[in-house]
Amino acid sequence: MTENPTPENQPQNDASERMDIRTIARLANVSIATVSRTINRVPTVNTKMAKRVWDVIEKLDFVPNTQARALVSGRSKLFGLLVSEITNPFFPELIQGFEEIAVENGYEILISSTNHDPKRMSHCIRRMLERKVEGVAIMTFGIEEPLLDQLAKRKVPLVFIDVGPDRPGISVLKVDYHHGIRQAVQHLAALGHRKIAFVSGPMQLHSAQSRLAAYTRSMNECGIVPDPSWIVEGDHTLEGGAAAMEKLLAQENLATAVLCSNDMTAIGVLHKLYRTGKRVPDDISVIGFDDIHIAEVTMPPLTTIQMSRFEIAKAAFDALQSQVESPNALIGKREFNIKTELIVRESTSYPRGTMEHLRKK
Amino acid sequence: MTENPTPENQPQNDASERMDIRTIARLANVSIATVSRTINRVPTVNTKMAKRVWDVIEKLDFVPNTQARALVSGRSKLFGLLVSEITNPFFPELIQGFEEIAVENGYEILISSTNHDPKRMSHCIRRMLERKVEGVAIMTFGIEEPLLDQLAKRKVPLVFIDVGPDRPGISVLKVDYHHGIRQAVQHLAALGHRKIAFVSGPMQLHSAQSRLAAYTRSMNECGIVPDPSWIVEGDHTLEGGAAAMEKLLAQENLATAVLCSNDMTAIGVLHKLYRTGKRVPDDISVIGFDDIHIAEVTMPPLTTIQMSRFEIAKAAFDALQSQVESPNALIGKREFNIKTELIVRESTSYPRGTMEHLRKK
DNA sequence: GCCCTTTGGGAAAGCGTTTTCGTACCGCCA
DNA sequence: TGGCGGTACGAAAACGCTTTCCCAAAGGGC
Repeated sequence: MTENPTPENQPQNDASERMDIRTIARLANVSIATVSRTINRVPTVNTKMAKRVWDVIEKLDFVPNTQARALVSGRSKLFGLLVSEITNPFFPELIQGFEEIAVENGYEILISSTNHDPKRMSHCIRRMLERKVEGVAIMTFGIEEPLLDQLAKRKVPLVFIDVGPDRPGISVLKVDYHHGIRQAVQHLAALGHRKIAFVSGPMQLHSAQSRLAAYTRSMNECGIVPDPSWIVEGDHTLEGGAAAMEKLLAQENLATAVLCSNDMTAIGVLHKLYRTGKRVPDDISVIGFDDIHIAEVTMPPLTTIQMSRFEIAKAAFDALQSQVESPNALIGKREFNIKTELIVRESTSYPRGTMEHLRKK
Repeated sequence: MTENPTPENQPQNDASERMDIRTIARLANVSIATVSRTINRVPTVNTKMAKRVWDVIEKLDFVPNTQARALVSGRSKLFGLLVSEITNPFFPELIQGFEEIAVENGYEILISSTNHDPKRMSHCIRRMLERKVEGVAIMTFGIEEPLLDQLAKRKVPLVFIDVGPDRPGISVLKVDYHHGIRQAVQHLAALGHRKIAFVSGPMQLHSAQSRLAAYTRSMNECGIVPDPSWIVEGDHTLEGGAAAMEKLLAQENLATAVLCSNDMTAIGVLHKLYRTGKRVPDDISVIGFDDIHIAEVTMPPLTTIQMSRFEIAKAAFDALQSQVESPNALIGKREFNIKTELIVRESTSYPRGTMEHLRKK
């Protein structure tokens, strides 16, 4: 009887040992079922009991194991969030909104940045599937068909921004590009511009095509036939914007304004213009798309088309949540429509040489 | 005998039903242990058997359940990553690096942005604990003591950037602020500046204090006694930078150069200067800190002090991984030292009115 | 006072894996 | 041929929790 390490006569738990609801149950002198019920706030447990349980939980600083919980309940309370490029400020702003809403609703999120690499995207999705996400929001402006099929097969609720197939279990957030872009073109036209260039995103992306289409349509609505040389492909990056502007500058029929597919592109354009000694908006007007935070402090502050990150995040989350939590697919079938709106700052003005331009001086 | 839904006589599995290694085992005519071993590439399994198992797995497109795996193995393969503000471009760049390394090593990461709110931070940590993260990288430039104790108690490996207690199980990435800041001050002094202002971060942050100390020390090394009015507190945001510059502009003893605690601040400063008609670097020189991507395309491009995000991400991950994977704490005790380095661009020049300034013209 | 209903709580069966332990089988040497 | 070591596989016990099922006790109506 020198040493007797049987668990029975060892009430002195020094915060060591492993901690689970069984331990709590023992210390509170209740069954593990009661502990579980208490933690999950099942109303049938007696207040007295509940207090006893909570006291022990707090004293031991017990944290339940989500994995075990997920395993048995079949609910991981995890959503995946896939973005194109986390270093593009548009996405962190979106992520922030999504995370906030998710946490409020008891979900955790797994974030991955695909960097436009389909293989990488495929890996991300695979990893998310392994973690048993209950749904994934794909905010990547482009996805390949086979991947999509693979996902659809698993019946994981999905939400896409802008593009995606119209199947049950899949929601698509439609973005009304045309509204904002028409406003931008009209704004430019009202200032007297006719030669309005467009720097697109990577053309394999559906969103890039939509934005280009909106530009073309808006130009036509203003009675302008765009010169093909005004349309140049960018890649949504700073560098791509600068390169695009360089091409534009080499054209004979030089545009007096340039509309960009996103703000990073616009900032690249602004920079190239600065480098070549052109003044914005005096020599040339520039409009961006997204309205990322730093667009307010470019020089000059950027006129841009806003697309609310928070609205997108909210819609995406709602779509996912309703698919997960309501068995009847009807509720999940809501149409989500994201609006876009022109924000006029100081990168747009009258084209050089027009009367308005002279009058302004 | 009209309907007989007993599971026994239903060998026709149509990809419906639930899928687990048991199903795989049945279909491949092996035990579940063998399936598990095959998936985990345990070398003792016969090639023949392995192929049989893999064939079934591929045919059914089976994905193992990480939660169950984690539950029994005790390894969640999850790290937490806590950042101050995901909308500050410094962090997405860091996150990207961290994610990449983590994924390469079979880990997943849970990202949270605290937005400088201690309560929020506490919640984030709690959630991470519930998910049973194996370690957390705290890149928040500031943490409260009680929280830290709570964490330390759980024996979750931790890595801090810049500041944190020196305890076993906790690594701290030391940043050599002084090197870069001294270079910056010397660069300015060599150009002829003496009145060098400093816009700090929020002073409750240890990192802000360190940077300020490095500034003061560097000034002294250059034989300059900083005027207290040159030192103003910012908050690491665009708006904070602009506000700080406004204060600076109101001083009698106007500085000819301003050194900022991060790039967002510097961009705010640049913008305020632009708004008040001052020219950079002709009227005043500006230096940032971080070298975020857009610092290359500000107008003018920002001279700044680089702190490698990738290096930080790598060091943080390594610290965590070695703590988790090597039982002997010695390996985890490595010192991590992050270097800083001045990058000279175009936001710095001779102070107005000096001979060099005139000569340049 | 008896029976039926309601309420609160316990026992135990999983959830999908890993892993330990045990066993069957094969080949080798004596 | 008998014994032995080693290898490849299977059975079953966890992992920490939820949830169903069931039972005991209390309450209420006649």
